[in-house]
Amino acid sequence: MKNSSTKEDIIFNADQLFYEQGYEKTSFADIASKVNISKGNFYHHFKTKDDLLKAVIEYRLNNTEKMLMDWQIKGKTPTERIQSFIKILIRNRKKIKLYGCPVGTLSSELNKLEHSSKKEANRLFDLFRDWLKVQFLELGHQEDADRLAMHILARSQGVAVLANAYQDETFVDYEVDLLVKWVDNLNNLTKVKV
Amino acid sequence: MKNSSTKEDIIFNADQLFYEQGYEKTSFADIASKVNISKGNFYHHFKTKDDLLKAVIEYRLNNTEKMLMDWQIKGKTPTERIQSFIKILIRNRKKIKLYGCPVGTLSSELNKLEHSSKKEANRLFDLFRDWLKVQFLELGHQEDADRLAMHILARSQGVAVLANAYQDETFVDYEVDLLVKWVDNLNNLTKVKV
DNA sequence: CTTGAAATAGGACGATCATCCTAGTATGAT
DNA sequence: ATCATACTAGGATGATCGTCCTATTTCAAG
Repeated sequence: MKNSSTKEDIIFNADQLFYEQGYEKTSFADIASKVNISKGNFYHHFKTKDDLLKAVIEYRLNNTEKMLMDWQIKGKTPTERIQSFIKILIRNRKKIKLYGCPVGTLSSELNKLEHSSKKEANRLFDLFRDWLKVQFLELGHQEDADRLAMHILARSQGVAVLANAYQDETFVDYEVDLLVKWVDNLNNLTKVKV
Repeated sequence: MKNSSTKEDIIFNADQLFYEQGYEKTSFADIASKVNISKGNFYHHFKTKDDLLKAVIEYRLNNTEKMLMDWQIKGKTPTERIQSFIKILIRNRKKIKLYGCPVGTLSSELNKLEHSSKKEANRLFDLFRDWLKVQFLELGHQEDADRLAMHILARSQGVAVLANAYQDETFVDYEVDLLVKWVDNLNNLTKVKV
């Protein structure tokens, strides 16, 4: 076990291709040519294509966890942290325009395929959902925390779908503004109540 | 040209299968077995699979236009009509839970495939967008009409994506309530302003 | 230096798929 | 009744794909 970077290379490139082309459309030949390895080399690292998908999902889960922890540290208030989430839409604007949301599109595809890794892929949604829920709990929304988390998730997914469909980036900016205002308003209402 | 129902049967069943399984995953064998015709019979009615897709999209466009005209007639006020739109989420709850939104998921898939019929599929979005825009114009939102239409579209798409991911129907009800209130609020604000 | 396991390469295999081809059947117009 | 055309059937074809198999190379441990 000397050069483990081949396996990592495969995962890294498969991650990109799955996002850009979708899981099913991406063939082993596609990945092999991008990683510059032989097709046969694949099956030394991954038994099946499903195995590779699982590894890619795990890779995404790890990256997402790191990102959420980063936001948790850098954001001073729950409101600031929630806005970190909302603003991925801005930061990833161009990729979202081209390929949609990586979480949402993978979930949709695996659902139509009735793929066995559907549940694993949904854990990506769970990470965001649970993290957002924590923020809303801290803001004092005991009962509504999960619903508010789902609301923000849904709004973000909708923006991604339409930005992708219409290849429109400015639309993203406008909707992000609305979402930020929604969060601010929610926060102000809470302060008044308390 | 006696029995044109075969062609219609193909379109009808392909429409369903494309929705349930996605375009690419649906094979001619799938459709043939569902329509109960031979594989060879296909190519008498449709030259290629892409041709069939175009026919299915046109079929959906026609159905959508009829539905919108129906809403236009039955809804007495623009607000009522907008609510007709929002409530498809409720009416198609179970299918959305299982397969997502037929418009959004097709758009996403064709985008990843870089399929030539991508634009035609997006005309489905346009139908809703333009129709909603008209309603908002009638409500007096001259400048914001298109943005408001896009906002509602995005919210609906987001609900569909998450309802599908989490196989959750009650979530749909909750978000539809929010959307209906949003429209009511928008209407009240307008009345106050005028 | 030897050796055994890991890594890599590339061809073979079987399944699936969209598409094409050929042949038979039904039917409507003349 | 004839004939051209529409319709239907089902096998052939070539490409692609995931997977498997075998052979070769690399390399670290003894």
